Order: sequence, then structure tokens, then C-alpha cells
Amino acid sequence: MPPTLEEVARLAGVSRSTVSRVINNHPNVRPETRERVQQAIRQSGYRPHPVARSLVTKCTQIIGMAIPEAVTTLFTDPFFPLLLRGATETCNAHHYQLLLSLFNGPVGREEMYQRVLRHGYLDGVLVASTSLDDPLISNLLRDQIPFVSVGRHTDKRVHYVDVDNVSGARMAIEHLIRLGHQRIATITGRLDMIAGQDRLEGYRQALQARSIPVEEDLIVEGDFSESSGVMGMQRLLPASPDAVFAASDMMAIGALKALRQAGCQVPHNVALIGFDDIPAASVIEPALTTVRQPIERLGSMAVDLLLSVLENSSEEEAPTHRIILPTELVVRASCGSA
Amino acid sequence: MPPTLEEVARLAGVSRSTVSRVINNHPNVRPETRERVQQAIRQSGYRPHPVARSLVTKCTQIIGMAIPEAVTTLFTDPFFPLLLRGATETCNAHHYQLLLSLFNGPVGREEMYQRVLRHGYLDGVLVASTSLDDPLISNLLRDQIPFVSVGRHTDKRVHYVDVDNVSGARMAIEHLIRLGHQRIATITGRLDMIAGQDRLEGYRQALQARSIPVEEDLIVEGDFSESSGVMGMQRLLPASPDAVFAASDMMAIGALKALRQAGCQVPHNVALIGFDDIPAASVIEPALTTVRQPIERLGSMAVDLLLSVLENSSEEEAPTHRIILPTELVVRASCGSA
DNA sequence: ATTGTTATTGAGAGCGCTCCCACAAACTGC
DNA sequence: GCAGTTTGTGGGAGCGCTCTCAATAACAAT
Repeated sequence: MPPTLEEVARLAGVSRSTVSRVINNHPNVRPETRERVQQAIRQSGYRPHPVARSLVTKCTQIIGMAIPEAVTTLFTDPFFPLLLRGATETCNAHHYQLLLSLFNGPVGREEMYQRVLRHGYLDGVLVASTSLDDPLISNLLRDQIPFVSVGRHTDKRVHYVDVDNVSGARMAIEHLIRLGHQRIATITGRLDMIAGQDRLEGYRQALQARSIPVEEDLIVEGDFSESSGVMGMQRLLPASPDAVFAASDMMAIGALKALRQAGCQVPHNVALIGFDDIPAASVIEPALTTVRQPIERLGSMAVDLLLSVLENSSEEEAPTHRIILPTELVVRASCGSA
Repeated sequence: MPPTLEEVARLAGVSRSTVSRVINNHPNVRPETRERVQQAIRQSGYRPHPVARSLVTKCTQIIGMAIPEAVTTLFTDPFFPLLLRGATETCNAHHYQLLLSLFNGPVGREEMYQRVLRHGYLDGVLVASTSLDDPLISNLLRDQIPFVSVGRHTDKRVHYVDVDNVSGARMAIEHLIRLGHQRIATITGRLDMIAGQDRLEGYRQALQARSIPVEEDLIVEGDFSESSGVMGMQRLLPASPDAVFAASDMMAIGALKALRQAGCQVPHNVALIGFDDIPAASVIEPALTTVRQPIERLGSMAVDLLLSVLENSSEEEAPTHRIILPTELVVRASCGSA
């Protein structure tokens, strides 16, 4: 049985309250008393019982990371592990804990929501990779649970952090234009996710900025997965693009396979560019030019933002925070060189 | 303010105790009463407060996943995400939660241990990818915190789940032998980790079973990382092996790069085989023959085992559980065909 | 010396729940 | 019909902590 406050108090010859003050660094404790109490704490090996503390303070120092479906997709690329890593590191630094909630599909989603998020142990929630109409977001808003979305969201009330997908995609396309490509196609990501939309938007913006017409038959919709890259590329072939921007590296890899099958050389016949910079991108032949995102920092900033939201949650209406991190073009072999 | 037991009780015209019985499915509640209480629960939208409950039951329904350093390594391959996925899924099924504790390096390790594991919210802990002498394990044993190791451990008291690394490696080598290779080299994993040792052991066993002498200059030590694969291969080249077994796919990819640089064709001059079956394995050229492990099941079984340990923790001395899952050889292009 | 102020401490309530115990009511058996 | 169960219910203590409030001690100001 671990020692309790009471026992430490007895050991130090003071009251429970005084020990509590020492533990929580309250002022108004005489230095001698403080020292005596600390001695008793050390001697007894006392550690505060977090559950008991939470019961009265109403906060657990635990935040949740909620990831709705799409789990299978997520696990094939390093987005998720890196995000997690950034988040846990920042959590550690602030003495918070991270609780992982992967919602595996819509089955039991509502039950899970109720059990885990609504009334759970959590002080706040990080929400990653939701589609735009995900009920999770609206539920959290309705129940007034403090949360931060990893990924831009259109609802005005949602705090979020995101990478600059629009300008990342624009950079990719501008690079292709600089290399002299004219018929630039794109395989988009899921268009019910804001990242998919934004990368497409960047594609459009870059072309328009150079007054290159946007041809709808150079745009096919994918879902970020490799197989959708294969299929997308196959549908794109008749339009004979001279460059392809895939909205994810996995799709770029799929496109590469499809191109090979069709007897097209990359970058000789068709230039190829991806998005994400997954480890495989530098390993495949030819190495993939792509857009890198600061995912780890994204996770880290998401936690920081959530903690600041938590801090001000009692205050008057705080403004909604929106943080956008820059992306970076990583030039490799897959689109040749100028 | 969410409703409490007390309020539900008042609403149903019964006592707190009776509502508690209904919630916890105790028998000895008259059906009519039970119905009336359930009505009140529904009406008030009551949900039990997990923290308050934990304070008295002494369990939180939360288990921790502790991963000591090596985080960087871990995040480059899909071991970690898959393990996490298997674990969370099983947790969900049992209405447990998973708390993630990544120990980023030895800095603050002790502090972290104290804060998170020793006196924390956790009912039990899953420990993954420790080295054999990791103080984490001995600390957990000393403090009698229920835990399960993901990865075999030599201490008799440690419950663990693992994949059969020995037989996986043996299968790989046997495959190479079947293809007629004689000078089979290996780049080992970290030999302070049991997985590294076991894969080397499998290599040895397979050779000895066919009475092929084990030459020490055909064995170089790596650390699972790509760069150690490059370096390992370079050191191996003078011994002119005709086949190489890398104890991880990342190292195999590194070895491939080194071989290419040295002007060696895979599989033409040298056969190459990896371990893990990471996504990149099927993408690179030539596609990598490798040993696949049921990682997701590993995570799932680890949780199951931990929960059963938790259940019997009050019982008399329960036996130590050791679970070994089979691995599977995935034949691709990198070691040619018979 | 007397009042006012501030630093230091302890007592006690209470967070929302579970669970033991007591009690009443209903039921058994001889 | 009365002791001896069994079943359903409520009262109350208590889990380990925080926090308000009152009490005391110490000290400055009049």
C-alpha cells in the first residue's frame, strides 16, 4: 500500500493541508516546515495519487488523440507515427499523457464516442485526419469538449493546425512548369478531406498563375492509396500528360507502376512528383521528387495549441486559432532536371 | 454540470446504491426498479464518472504502451504503427484504453518512469522493443507492476509475446540454401536486443542443420537501420558472399544500395533477403524477398495476455505466459528463383 | 498598549463513486 | 405459525486528494 498524504502529514507532524501545499508549491509555507515535509515525502517515497487528485481538480492531465477510420490508409505511411511522436514529445514536456483512440470504422463509433471522449478521462482531444463532414467534429463542438483538429477545417469554431497543402502543391506544379512541362496532370487525394481539396487547389492556382488552362481530363480523383494511383494513372494515359502530380507518394508509386506497365519511362517520357516524402520515396527507382511536410512539428504544435486552449477555456470567448506550417519541395530524380 | 448518481437516484426515487447496482449489473434488483432506474438514466443522460469510479475500484481501465528510446528507428518501419493498431483494436473490444508513453532517450527516463508508470493511472503496461538489459523491465519487476513484454525476454518472471524470429531466419536461410547458395552472409540486428540475437541464431541453426560451416567473416553486426545495412554490406564484400540475409528490410535496402555501388547485380550476382516485410520491400527494384511477421496480431495478443494477467493478479502464483507467433516467408525477386 | 494586517496552519467538507452492512419484506420449511 | 433463510433496498463510510475558511501567531502601525 503506497503512502497517502495523511501518512506523510503524520510523519512530518503537520496537517494534510500543509503537505498538499508543499506538493503543489503554494507559497505561505514556512521554509522550515516545507523542508520537514519534503523530508517526510522523500523518506516515505510518497507520490501523489493522480486519480484522487483528478477527482477534485476535474482534470486528468491526459489528452486524447482521436483518429477516425482511414486507419488502414494511415498506417501505410509515416504520417501517423510521426504525428504521434511530435505529440508525445510535447506532451511529455508538459507532463501530460497521450491516450490513443483509434476508431476502427463506423461500427460502434457512437458508443466509442460516448465512452471515450464525451465523459472520459480526457482534458481535451486532438483530432486527426477527419473528413470534412465527420460527425466527430460536430459532436465535439456540440458537447463543448476542448479539441484541436490536425488538418484545416472550415467551421469557424474549430482550432486547427495544418501544413500548407495549397502552397506545397503549388510549389510542385511550379517546379514542373519551370522544367518546361505543359500538360500537367494530377491524381488528387480524397476530395472529402481538406488536404485532398487543398492540394488540388494548389494545382489549379499554379496553372492559372501561369495562364495555363486547367483541363478537366487531366484531373482524376484518387484516395491517397497506391491502388488508386495505379487506376488514376491508367485513366490519365489517354490524355497523354507529360507530367503528373500525385497528391501522395503512395499514389505516385502506384502511378509509377502503371506508367511502367504502359511502357512509359520516368522521368524520360513523363515527369512524376508526389507529396509526403515517405521513406520509400527516396528508395524507389527513380527516386521520387516530392513535397515534404513537417509532420512531427505538426503534432507538437497541435499539443501546444490544445494546452493553450485548455488554459483559456474558462476565460471569455477566446479567438479561434489557426496555424499553418510551411512545406518544402524535395527534388529528386523522378521529374528530371532542367 | 453532468448529472451524478445522486441525481439519477432522486429522479428514479431510489437510493444511490440501487442506481449503482443497476449500472454495474448486479443481480438483486427488482425488474420494475431496474427499469425505472434505467429510464432515469436515459432521461438525464447520465454517464458514470470514470475517475470517481477508479478512485474506489483502484483500476482505471487504462493500460500503457511503453516504448523506450529507439524511437527514431521504430518510426521508420511499420512495426510500431501496426503493433499499436493491433493493441488499440483489442483494447477497444475490452473497453480498455491505451496510453502511449514514448521514452525519448535516457534523459528524464527515471523521472518519466516514476511519473507515468509507477504511480500512474495505469492498470498495467505493455513494453515494446526493449534491449535485454533495459532498466525498465527490472524496474517494473521490482515495483510489481503487471506488464507484458512485446519481445521475448530471458528473465523467467516476464510474460511475453513474440514472433518466432529464430524459425523466421531459419526459413530465410533454408530458402537460400535450396536455391543453391553456399556462401551465405548475414547482417545482424542489434545484438543487445533479443530479436537481433534470435535472427542470428536462426541463421546459425539453418547452416548447421545442413552441415554448412558458419564462417565468422560472413557475419557482421548492424543495428536494423538502413545506414548500418550499407556499412555492413561494404564490410562483407571482401568475403564475396553469394547471398546475404539482412535481419531487417531497412538493412536489406541499405545492402542493396551498397551492392549496386560496388557493381553487383541483385539477384544475379548476390541474392538478398530481408526481414519484416515493410511496404517498401515490395516497391523497390528488385522486390525484396523477406520474412513477414504478424505484428498486428502480436499487439492484439499482448493486450489479451496483459488483461489475463491483470485478472489473475490477485490469485496465487500464476505461471509465466510465453506466446510465440509464427512468421512467414514472402518470396519475391531479390533472391532469384530455383 | 491596542488595533489592524499579514503569514502560517489545521479542520472539515466534498469530488462521485463502490461496497459493506443493516434492515425490512417476502419466502421457505417443519 | 415461528425461526431461518433469501431477496431487495437504503444508509454510511471511505477512496486520496484539494480548497475554502477560520483560527492562531507574528508583526507593523497607530
